[in-house]
Amino acid sequence: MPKRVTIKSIADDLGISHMTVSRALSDNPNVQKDTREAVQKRAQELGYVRSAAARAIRGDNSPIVGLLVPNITNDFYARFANTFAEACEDHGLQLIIHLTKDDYAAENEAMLRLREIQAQAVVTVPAPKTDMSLLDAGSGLKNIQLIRQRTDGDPVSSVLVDDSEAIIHAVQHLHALGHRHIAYLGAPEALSSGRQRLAAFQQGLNSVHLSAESAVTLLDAPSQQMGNNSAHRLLQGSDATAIVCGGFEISIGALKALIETNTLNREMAFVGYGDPDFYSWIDGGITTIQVPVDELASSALKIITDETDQSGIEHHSFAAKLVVRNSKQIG
Amino acid sequence: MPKRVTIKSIADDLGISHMTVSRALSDNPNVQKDTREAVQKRAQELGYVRSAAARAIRGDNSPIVGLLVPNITNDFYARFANTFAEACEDHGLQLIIHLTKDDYAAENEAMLRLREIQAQAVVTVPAPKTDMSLLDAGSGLKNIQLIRQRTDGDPVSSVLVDDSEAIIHAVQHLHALGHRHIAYLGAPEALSSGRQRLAAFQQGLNSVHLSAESAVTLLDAPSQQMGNNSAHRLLQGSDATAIVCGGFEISIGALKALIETNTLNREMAFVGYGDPDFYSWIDGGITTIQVPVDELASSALKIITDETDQSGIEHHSFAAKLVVRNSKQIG
DNA sequence: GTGAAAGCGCTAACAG
DNA sequence: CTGTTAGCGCTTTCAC
Repeated sequence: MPKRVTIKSIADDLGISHMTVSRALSDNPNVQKDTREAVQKRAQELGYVRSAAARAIRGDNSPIVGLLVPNITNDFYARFANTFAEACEDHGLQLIIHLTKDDYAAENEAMLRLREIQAQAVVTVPAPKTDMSLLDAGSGLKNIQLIRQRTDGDPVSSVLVDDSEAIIHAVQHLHALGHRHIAYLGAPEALSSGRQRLAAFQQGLNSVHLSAESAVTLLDAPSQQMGNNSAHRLLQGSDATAIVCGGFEISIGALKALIETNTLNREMAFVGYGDPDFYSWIDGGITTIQVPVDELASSALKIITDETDQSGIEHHSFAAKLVVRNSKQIG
Repeated sequence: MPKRVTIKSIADDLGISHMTVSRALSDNPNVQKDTREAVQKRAQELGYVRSAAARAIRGDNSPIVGLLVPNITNDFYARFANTFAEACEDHGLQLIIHLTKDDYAAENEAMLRLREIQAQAVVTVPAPKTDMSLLDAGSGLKNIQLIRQRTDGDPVSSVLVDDSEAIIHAVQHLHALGHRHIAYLGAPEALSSGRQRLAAFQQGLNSVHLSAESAVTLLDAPSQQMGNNSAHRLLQGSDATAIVCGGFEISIGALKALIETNTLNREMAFVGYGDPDFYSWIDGGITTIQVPVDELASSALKIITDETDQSGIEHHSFAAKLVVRNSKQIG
């Protein structure tokens, strides 16, 4: 194996001091023009690549940021990751993605690895069930929580989604179309987001004077399977004529059920959650609660690149919005 | 800012040598049990994190692998990235994702950054239009080309898809259903994959004794837009009754056009390319050319973790397969 | 202008 | 069992 090309090896090659090489390569003016150019040329030829490690060890912080998400097949995470990655490229940041599978141990492990390589910042979707988080203590690692917020441990910055208004609008929208028995599919109240969304749903019902009894709420660990099962159950034994979804996966699963049974917007009106491309071209367009992915991504990056010291903890929240599309059936 | 906790600072704190700390932390048996435990405890308390840079600088190679893809919203890339990332996690590898937007300059830049941090390997979807690639010269960086293959520069490993058979099958399938005027949407012949797929399509026509004149082939830079436009054109002025797609984006765009115009499997039979989840539950299921994403990902990782020296160049190819689903209309 | 020395955090190779 | 030394590649500081 051809040994590494270093400033020293270049210096030897050229019969000069490694310092001159260093200066030449960093365009330091204190080098004779000829020397500088000779060095740069030779470095190029030899395939020199400066060592990030050697620079990092001296404190020159490496431009690495981490992204910890459960997975990247979920449309929301994929979109976020994509936008965020683009933004990182633009700022010359290297993005390391770790998949946590919503597992706390995996999350911690990933966080540790990021600290080892002196990452500048990390954007995390914190795993739901969690006891503590000691990791962020006094490290240079700027921590930014995405979507979910873990309240234990040191306070950290957060970028959140506020979907309450959108959910309320969804209910009002369905009510306006004549629906009187509206179902809600969402996460259990144990999850903070689940609790909030359910509350918004109920607030929506209130706002149009529908009783809680008129509605059906199915709550369970959010997954496509859950959404699918729930939708099927509603189709079979309930008087619900419309569904509001309180989660990405749930929405996909429920939509799938309606499409497969050809009941979408026939027996069952539907308001999805999230906005995969194909929502807009299925059945004339699926009405949905749209999460502002791009804003979340650029907000997260802004926090990272913010010059305010690492001590500056910021909180940002972006409103989801109801996007009304085609074919919301009446009653 | 609290200065970094190092083995030396721990050593000072404990009044021992930094080597003892080093040994204790790496579970070296040559340390008194008491000492070891005391050190580990103190390190924990102080929030010690070992420096990857310091290790990297000594040659202990850092477990980082890169993935260079145009984007991550494309279903194929997203799936690949996800599977690949999972595999990386399993092997304790850190995955750095760079988005190249199919831009050669961006690709080179990303490659450079990976070399700077002494990444072990990189999986790349090479940008199409490209002159040269000098970067991989004698660096410890194992290079693996994904899907596309760039022939210039040093030879590198590759993980490719062979979709010829599947495309031929697609034509035969449509022919068996009675279609006599089949359209093909694909990339221009300038791209190697475009050329190959088109050839396969024509071979398919041959195999069922359809003349080249009976078919329509629309070739252009692959994009959703292109697929969409092409499909619309076919619907308006052609005698084609079926479409075969030769690309992911094209497939999405064309499918969108058919769904929006409600002509899918009515006026126009359809064979897509790639297999996003929703293909299987739209209109009873979209028949499609399925690319074995997971196999590609694990194959790529296998090459990386392969113990055969970095000199070992491997080439792997995986067959795409035609997945016949519902509702392929006859004539 | 150029070079020599020191040191970042860590571990292999020697002393003790 | 423990400590000392040296050196990885680089830049900052101080000579010449």
